[in-house]
Amino acid sequence: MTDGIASDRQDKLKALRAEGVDPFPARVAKGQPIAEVLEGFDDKLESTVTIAGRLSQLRDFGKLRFSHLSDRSGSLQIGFERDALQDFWPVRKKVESNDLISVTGVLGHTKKGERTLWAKDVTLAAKALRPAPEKWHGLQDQEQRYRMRYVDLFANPGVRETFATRSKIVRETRHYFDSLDYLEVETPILQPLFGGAAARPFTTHHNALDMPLFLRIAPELYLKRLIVGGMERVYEIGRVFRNEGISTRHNPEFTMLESYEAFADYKDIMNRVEGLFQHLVDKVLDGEGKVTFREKEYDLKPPFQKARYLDLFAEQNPGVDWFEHEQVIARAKELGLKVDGIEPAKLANDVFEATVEDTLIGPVFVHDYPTAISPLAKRMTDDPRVAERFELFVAGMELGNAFSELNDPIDQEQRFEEQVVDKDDETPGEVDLDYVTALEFGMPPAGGLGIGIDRLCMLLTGSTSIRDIVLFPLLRRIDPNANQGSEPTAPTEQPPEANKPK
RNA sequence: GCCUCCGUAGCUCAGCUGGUAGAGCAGCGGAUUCUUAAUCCGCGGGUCAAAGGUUCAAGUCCUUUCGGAGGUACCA
Repeated sequence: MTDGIASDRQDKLKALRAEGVDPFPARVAKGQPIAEVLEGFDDKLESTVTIAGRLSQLRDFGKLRFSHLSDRSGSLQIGFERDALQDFWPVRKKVESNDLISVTGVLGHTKKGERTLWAKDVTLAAKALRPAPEKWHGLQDQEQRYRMRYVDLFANPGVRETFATRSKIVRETRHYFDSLDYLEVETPILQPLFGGAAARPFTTHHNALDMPLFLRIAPELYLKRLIVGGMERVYEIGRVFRNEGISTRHNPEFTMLESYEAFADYKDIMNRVEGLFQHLVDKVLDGEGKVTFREKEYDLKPPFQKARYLDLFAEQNPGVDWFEHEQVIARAKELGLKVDGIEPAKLANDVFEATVEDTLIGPVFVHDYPTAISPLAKRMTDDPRVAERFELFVAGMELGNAFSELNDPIDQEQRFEEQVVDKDDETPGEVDLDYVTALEFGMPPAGGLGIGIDRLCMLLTGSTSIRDIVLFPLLRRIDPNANQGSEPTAPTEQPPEANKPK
């Protein structure tokens, strides 16, 4: 297992070289996509075409052998006949399953009627030194699938399709916002202060400026600076980084969509979200809004249900007032939640999450959140304890978060300062005063939205784990020095202190 | 972080209350001009994740470590 390179394949490689065959030529005839060849196949019989791709298992009959060749678009059977392949025939056994080849041949059928490219000329495009996984079961081992996604992609049917769907979701999301005259922008990933969400950041350091930097946990505060600047409608789809736990719904780096629209409020943004879902249902799900996720069916076709946060809280916690700390504490204890050292608002929200979130089958907009847990959202005029904010839930999973953006710089600075006062690992050590300055120049009333693209893709592809829609999910590094010594060995290098929040 | 489960051939897996390592596929040699999970005959392939322990004897039991999965916690 140390190696994995099959010696018989290396022998074949050497033998090919000895016979003057380049096992890794710079280029071969690539021909046309297989799907194109298959289209109107019967009208093209006897014509000569070239295709290129990966060879699957060979079925050998002495003077005749069959195999399928696959490319990104499809697969087609290749027929290798001794009498048609003078040059290739003698080296045929050194070209085997998993190798990449280019084949020129004549289209036809077998006696059994299978569409077949009868090979006239075969060129090795790249020798595979490792064998393919088991032909019937493919690669089953989850760890190997994630560590060696390159194998998973070609060996397991459906994986490429899932990622093609992901690509389409992102593309159609862009189309949707583009069609509304939004500008796609790019804001800093390396940030001197982090904000726009509550999460522990990854930290790094810039050498030339001798300055600590954070990988962004959200692009929010930069995007809203653009609204101040008059860009009025902007969105960004990009990676954000949160130094938190890993689960079926969490990867340390994930893709977030954020959009901001001047002169819109959270109700307008609700309409945008429904518009986006309608667009995705039409373009990605072919108009069929029903998806199956974790064995349950959901209808993603808008309109979606709506429910007030405090109403939901009251339903599940009768007699408990969200704003009455003593009542919340009693309820939290009843639920077995951690109570000590937890902020009142945070605790009340913990109770909400413990009692309500699982009931949110959805899709449902939960709206009008307490201001205390919404530091960037505008207060409601009739009740300042509540903010104009909603979250979209599907399958108990938070998919999106939106609000009427707080544009009062004085209120904003106060709320930032409250965060800094109860400073923990998840809040910056200082207020982003430049953001407050930006607001002081005047930000139009605006509606903003954040959507977790990965979770959206999970839902639309029916993937139970975020790792199934992230091409290369983060896994622990395999330490080549581990397990070597007779006693447990400490890692030779300690992780940099900078990554440990103090 | 905690709990549960998993790690045996390149891959997919079996291996009972402890008795000395198995199958299929892949590979190698042979037969085969119609297969498509081809078939038939023969062959090779293992640090049972690692280290330590109990035992006459460990893939199997115990401890620790490494890696993974699921759950849980953290993630306003």
